[in-house]
Amino acid sequence: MRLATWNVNSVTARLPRLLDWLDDSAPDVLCLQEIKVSSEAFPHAECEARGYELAVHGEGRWNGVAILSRVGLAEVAYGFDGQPGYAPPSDGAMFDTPKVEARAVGATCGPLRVWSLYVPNGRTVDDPHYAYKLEWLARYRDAVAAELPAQQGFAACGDFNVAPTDADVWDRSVFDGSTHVTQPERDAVQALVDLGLTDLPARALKHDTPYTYWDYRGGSFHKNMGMRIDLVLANDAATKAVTDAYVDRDARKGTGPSDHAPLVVDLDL
DNA sequence: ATGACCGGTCGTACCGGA
Repeated sequence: MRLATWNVNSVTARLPRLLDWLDDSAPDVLCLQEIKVSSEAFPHAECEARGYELAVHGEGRWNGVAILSRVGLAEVAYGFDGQPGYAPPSDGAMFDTPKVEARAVGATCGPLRVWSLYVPNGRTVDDPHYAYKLEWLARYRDAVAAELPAQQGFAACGDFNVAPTDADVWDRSVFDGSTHVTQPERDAVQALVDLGLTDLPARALKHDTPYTYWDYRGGSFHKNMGMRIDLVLANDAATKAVTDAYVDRDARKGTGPSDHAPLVVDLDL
């Protein structure tokens, strides 16, 4: 089974490249993030024509996640139990009514319980979005703790917006005072790992740095100024079945790429 | 090639992205 996760930064803008990538890479299960369309506006027909069943959790202009599977799709969960919402501060009030955003979708795909996750960015450490990010990760950890014992294979996939170690950014000093590298964020990911999950190591197709994201600006990709923030966290059953894992840098090249590359994991389940 | 962002929106300027 080929499992992959890819933040496509708008499924609409990325559609030709997404379809080419499906044809070329032939994932059995693909987790998408930042689809940036409503569930209705997702390109269902084009994906179904390639043999995929879809679990789409979109909300419109921001966020949005999906799972495409050609090995079965059951027990779809749109969001997780206890998933916190977010509302930006407004005049005269700390928060409006929080809105639960389309950042998590789960499905059982054949032998594997799969989650496609788009963890909140956090923006800056003094922004309410940062507290939201930490709360979101803590509540997701609780949701995983509740369902994990009942699963055979399990994989939490997606854009975690956290670089787990200093080696996961091209220059740690650039990130002083920034989100994505703070200890609370790393602790929140570690708390997931501590449930018995493995942050699957990937080989890159070039360089020794399996980064998954490069900023569009400043020629970051060509300078390999990247970050490893897209992860697959797998339980022991899935981890033991891994035969290969790589970052498909080719998908970041050329005209009109996402700023993220897919992380691909082959499993013999 | 020695320089380099992109997507969405009804504010075609600005926010969000990381």
